[in-house]
Amino acid sequence: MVADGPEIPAPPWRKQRAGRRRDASRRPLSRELIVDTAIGVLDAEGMDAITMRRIAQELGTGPASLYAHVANKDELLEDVLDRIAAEVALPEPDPARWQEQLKEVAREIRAMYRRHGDIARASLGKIPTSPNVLRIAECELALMRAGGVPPKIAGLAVDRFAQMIDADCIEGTVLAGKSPEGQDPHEFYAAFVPQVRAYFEALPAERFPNIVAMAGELTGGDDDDRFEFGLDIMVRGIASYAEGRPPAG
Amino acid sequence: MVADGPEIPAPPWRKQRAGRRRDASRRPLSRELIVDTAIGVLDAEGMDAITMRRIAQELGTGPASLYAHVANKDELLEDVLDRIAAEVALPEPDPARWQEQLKEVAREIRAMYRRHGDIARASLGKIPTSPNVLRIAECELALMRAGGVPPKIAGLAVDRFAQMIDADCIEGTVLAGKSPEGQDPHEFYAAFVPQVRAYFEALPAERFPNIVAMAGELTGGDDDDRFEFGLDIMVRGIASYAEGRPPAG
DNA sequence: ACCTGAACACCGTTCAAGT
DNA sequence: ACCTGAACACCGTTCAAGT
Repeated sequence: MVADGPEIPAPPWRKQRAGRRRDASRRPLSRELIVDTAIGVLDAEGMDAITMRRIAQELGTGPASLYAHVANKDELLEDVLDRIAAEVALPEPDPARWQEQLKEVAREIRAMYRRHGDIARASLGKIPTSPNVLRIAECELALMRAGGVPPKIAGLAVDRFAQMIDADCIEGTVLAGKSPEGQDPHEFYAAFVPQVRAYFEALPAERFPNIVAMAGELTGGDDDDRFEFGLDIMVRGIASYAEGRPPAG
Repeated sequence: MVADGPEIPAPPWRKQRAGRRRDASRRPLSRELIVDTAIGVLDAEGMDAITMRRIAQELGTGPASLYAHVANKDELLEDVLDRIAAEVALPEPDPARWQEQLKEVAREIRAMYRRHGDIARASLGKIPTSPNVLRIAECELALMRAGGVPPKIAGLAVDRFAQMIDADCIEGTVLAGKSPEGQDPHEFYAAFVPQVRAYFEALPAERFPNIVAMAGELTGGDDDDRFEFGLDIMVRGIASYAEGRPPAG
């Protein structure tokens, strides 16, 4: 803390350097602080609001200053991902419940992504190398090994599993991102689905017999239902390779 | 065709309007032509090169001119997706082979995306409503219904299926996008994987026993292997719900 | 060593004005 | 009706210069 008396205005002829001189009482710039700020912006306004310029502004400086601490935006996003990955609670493996436990982990990750804007977009396709993300992969591998899933299958499955969760969370934000300014995305979505259903039902039945007949099923579930279904068929598929147990049914 | 003699230069004092007057001999602007041009740019340089400005430039005009024919960039991308979706060859359903046929369709879609840059990014999360995309969904539904998959399951599966293919294709381009200027992305990737493997192997074994032990499996398959595996467990999961047949094994 | 202003080379979209 | 120039409000990143 610095003792600060009432501020004396700078002489007006000493032109003001755009007024964005960093307040000396603030924490000095650091990678930590930049990541903190990015997460703050992310939580409040979503991933599109994470720009180098915006974060710099939040810190009372210009975008160029950030580059002394992070190589580029990609690296910053990686740090953000690692930091929030630490929030994911992981179970102690119980071989009898490995399939349910695997689903629990997936739900935890999804909930974490949902708390933090749409940052999943920055995860898809990245090879995990940061500690907190690896910690999650380690747990998934342990669960599958406990369940008798062969190493080769488990190795592939952990990749596909992460991809599925990323994709689901991205998908969840695409439509939300289209909802008009200020309107609740959930409401917007709820109002949109019946229109899609009506559209499917009105399609020419000769060309699209199944879509017309199954318009209800195609537009039925909400996003949680779809996620659970995807999780379910994936875990069933993985379980069908587990040694010494019948395929889940 | 217009008869065109040798061009007479405009008087230099009649200042040149930036020299980008549209050549009158070209096809007039239209939604068709804009989509054509976008696909050309996409195929040659990838999705990041699809910008309103770039397409306009390709057509010898300014970006504002495009807005007379497409509402915005999103709508343009939707048109691009519909156009290329027409390239996907679809099988006649054979109930005995429905699982393999479903996989074939997935492979066709993936091959189509790979021919066209990384446009899959524009598909993830979008509800399909355009005819050529619906045509694919219709076929998938027909295959699953032929295989005895209950309507509710098939309705959810068609959504998850598309999501998985989109995600796989996006993933495939993320790493490629990181390969340094000019270098072959495939080579770059091939050189990168052993480094990741070495990194996994060098991790502290107390904290990451499974990652260390399975470093080989985790970095083993190429992108085709991973895609086929994801397809396999997904179809197995779907098949486990088919009526009147045992889960695939 | 750390930070900064200014610039570079871009974006999507709007809008008044032209033909 | 169709097209355009110019502008608006942005991007990520670099670099010479300051402290």
